[in-house]
Amino acid sequence: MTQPMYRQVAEDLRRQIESGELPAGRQLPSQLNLQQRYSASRNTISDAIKWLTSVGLVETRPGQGTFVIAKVDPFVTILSADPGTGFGGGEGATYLSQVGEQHRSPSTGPVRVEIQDAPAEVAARLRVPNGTQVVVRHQERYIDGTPWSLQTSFYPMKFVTSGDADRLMMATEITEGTVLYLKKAVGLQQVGYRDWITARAPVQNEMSFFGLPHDGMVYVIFRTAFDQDGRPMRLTVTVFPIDRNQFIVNVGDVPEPQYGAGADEAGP
Amino acid sequence: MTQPMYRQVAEDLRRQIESGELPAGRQLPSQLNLQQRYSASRNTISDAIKWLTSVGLVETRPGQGTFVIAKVDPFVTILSADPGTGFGGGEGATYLSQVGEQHRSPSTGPVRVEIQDAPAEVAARLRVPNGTQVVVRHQERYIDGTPWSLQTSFYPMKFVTSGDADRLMMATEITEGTVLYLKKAVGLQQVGYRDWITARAPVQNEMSFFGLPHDGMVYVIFRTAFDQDGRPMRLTVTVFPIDRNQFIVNVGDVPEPQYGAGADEAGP
DNA sequence: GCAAATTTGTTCGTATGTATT
DNA sequence: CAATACATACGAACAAATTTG
Repeated sequence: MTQPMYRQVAEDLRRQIESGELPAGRQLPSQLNLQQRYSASRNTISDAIKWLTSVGLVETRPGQGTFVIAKVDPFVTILSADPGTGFGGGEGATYLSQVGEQHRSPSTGPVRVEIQDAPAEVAARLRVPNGTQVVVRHQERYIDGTPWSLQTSFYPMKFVTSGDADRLMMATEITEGTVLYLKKAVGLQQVGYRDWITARAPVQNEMSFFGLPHDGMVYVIFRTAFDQDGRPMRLTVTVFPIDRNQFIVNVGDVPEPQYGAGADEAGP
Repeated sequence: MTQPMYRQVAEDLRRQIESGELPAGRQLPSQLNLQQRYSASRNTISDAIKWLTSVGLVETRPGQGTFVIAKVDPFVTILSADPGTGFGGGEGATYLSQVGEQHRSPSTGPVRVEIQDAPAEVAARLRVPNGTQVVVRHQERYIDGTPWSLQTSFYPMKFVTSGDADRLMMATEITEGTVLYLKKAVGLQQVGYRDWITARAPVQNEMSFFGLPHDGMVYVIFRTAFDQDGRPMRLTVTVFPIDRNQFIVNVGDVPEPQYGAGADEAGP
């Protein structure tokens, strides 16, 4: 069960990284150097480094070298919320206050608004007929300047056409949050939501926005919000890079988390 | 911005897979065959296939060939629960009934019990001093015969030494669930829990148990359960392969999901 | 059970291209 | 522009796993 040479080299480098011999951010010796040190061809060294890249331990920059990855401090989003308010983690106003609690500085890109025929998956989750028109609101979100999430919300078009929720279609932020706005504008109250947590490989635009390698992964969270009649009133799809995000769900009576201090709040 | 050859080959194969020309389960032409078809060296073909493997589209079996991956029907775990009962998704009895609802057939491996000094991370989450002894209960879980999750629960040792919860230390299943058992045995009531959702690369034993490739990923969910005094009474760490698991969190008033039928229950 | 054929995995040498300093 | 460092590509050879005859 002798390992191939490239794996042996990779495991040796891995050991050095995990033991701290090669600290985060440190540049690895060049491939030419490693070639001599391990008495292997440069191709084999390159394979070893490819393997380390695929497990997320190092990052190579053409023309510069290979560097040990510095793990970013993960950002934690609370998905559950006080059912009374109907607000949830990662939404509008809540997003900003949560980020503030963790001593991070949030910012958002401009809102992009489109009118579309609902794709099959969106229509199914909103429980509207296939091809129904929906208002789509996109937004990019950053924390401490780092791209953090891509959010897309879908609202049935009838809120705009048959009601007074005109601001849904304007490409400006709704600072009080769309949950509150829809309640005031058309009397729709969000009484609950379901989050569906999945993960997959990123698509092209996600890779470039988040700066992910082709073998990175993203969480995709589908939040279906329900109104007082138990009907879906909104679908929000948020994409988070897996390497810098974690989630919390509180159920029942749970003591208050204390960010950065509480004993059970330490990241894994 | 012309792509390298191995990527062009990979993209062409990807197109064939995504268009259905190469359906799930179908064997790709052999590397020798593709080498001629694309007029490239076998090394380059091999690189293209490595890339497709890393994005999870194909799987190669040495000596046999390369096959288009058949996506498994994901299993969905509900993390939130009725706060009144204190039960949550994926726990003991609840796990079995949830799986039943999805027309899947669950099974579990034998329980393994150990007494350990709590590792730093466990001690922090249980809010006990470092090195405190804990009872550790491991279990492997399957659905339809496929390895589905690895669960490890940590209980403070004092439940056994100062109370009457002897069955915690026996390597047999506690069929009514440990939540109920602890309530009856030592009067500890679980009033809530916090789930901390993270993801990472699998370690060796996870890779072999789940049959994951080296660049696969797993969810790791840390569930800290709290008693009536707001103190942690249990930490359960569950590892799920990302490719066959999804999670749901319900908050507030949410209509009942109807597995396999409801419109908003369609997987992404 | 064994041998041959098929298929993927690993490794080397070598050459050339591209990005960065 | 030159030097350095990684990326891609080819050809060749042998190894390992599996199926087939």
